[in-house]
Amino acid sequence: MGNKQQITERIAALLKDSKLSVTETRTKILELFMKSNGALEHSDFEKLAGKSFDRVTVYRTLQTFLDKGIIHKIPTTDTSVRYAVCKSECTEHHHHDHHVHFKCEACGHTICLDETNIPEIQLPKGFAANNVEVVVSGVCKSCK
Amino acid sequence: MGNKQQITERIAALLKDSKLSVTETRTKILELFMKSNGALEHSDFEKLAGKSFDRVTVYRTLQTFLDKGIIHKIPTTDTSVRYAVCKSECTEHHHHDHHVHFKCEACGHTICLDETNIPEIQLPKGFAANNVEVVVSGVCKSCK
DNA sequence: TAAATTTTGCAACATTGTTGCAAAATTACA
DNA sequence: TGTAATTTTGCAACAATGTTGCAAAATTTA
Ligand SMILES: [Zn+2]
Ligand SMILES: [Zn+2]
Ligand SMILES: [Zn+2]
Ligand SMILES: [Zn+2]
Repeated sequence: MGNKQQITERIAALLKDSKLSVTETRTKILELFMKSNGALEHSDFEKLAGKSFDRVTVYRTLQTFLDKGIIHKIPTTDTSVRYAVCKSECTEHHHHDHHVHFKCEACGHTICLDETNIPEIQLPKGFAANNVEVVVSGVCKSCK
Repeated sequence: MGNKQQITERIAALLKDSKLSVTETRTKILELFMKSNGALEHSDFEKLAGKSFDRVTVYRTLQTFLDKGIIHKIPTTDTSVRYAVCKSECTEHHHHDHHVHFKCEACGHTICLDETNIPEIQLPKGFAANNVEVVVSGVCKSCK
């Protein structure tokens, strides 16, 4: 796990690798991602952090993290957008997000199944695939 | 294809089958779905219909159609929710929407690939799947 | 440390989604 | 067909979510 100090240092290194200034907001938001062990949405940040962030800053921070390949979005059928941290192999220009996402209908959490690969999809003639998103819903390990 | 009159009759029958009143708004919205041959989002209805609908009515109509199994939602990574008409086998209590969705990065359209089946996903131990959503993005037949 | 650059917070605004309620339309039935 | 019961619609008012410009604050550069 590592103590608070070590986590803060790891986050600072991650930000510097992406050529981003190391700020309090960015550090806190990344801490929340690491603690949560799952996907987060905008409202989570306001709740979790005790309204210490400005809403605008959260929007801009998440957009920056997306641009830099630090986090990725997870598709949903509701209005809320969900985000999760990418694995270390991801960079601004190359993503390794070919994993399945799982949404638990019991606890409501969405997680990345990093070990579960996306299968090949046989599309009709004339269609060219660039990216495949898979979201499975059901009951998770903890809620079973 | 069938002429305007026939389409209106088919829509009326569809609504009656679902035990819904046949109203002008519902008929127009279903016409838009049939014409569009793809997924639509809220803003499309206001544009397409020349602002003849009240926004609230559109929200309520789409929710009703969802409840009755006339349309289904398609997951996205942006805020907009997309809807498409279900095939005839779908009912209020049983859906046959196990098909892949395709979003074209060129023309922006999202369509149902009714003939493309969802593959089995091998989940980690302890996870139970209930529903699997697949959204492929790339270049469609028309844009190729 | 001082200057240059980047990030943040605020205000103001735009868009999207929700609720209650009375008027209008549709349906059920004599 | 005409009338009553039921359902749907439109409006107003509101809540939630997302965006932009700009000056102050923080971070980085050197
Ligand atoms: Zn769960
Ligand atoms: Zn993920
Ligand atoms: Zn296309
Ligand atoms: Zn579909």
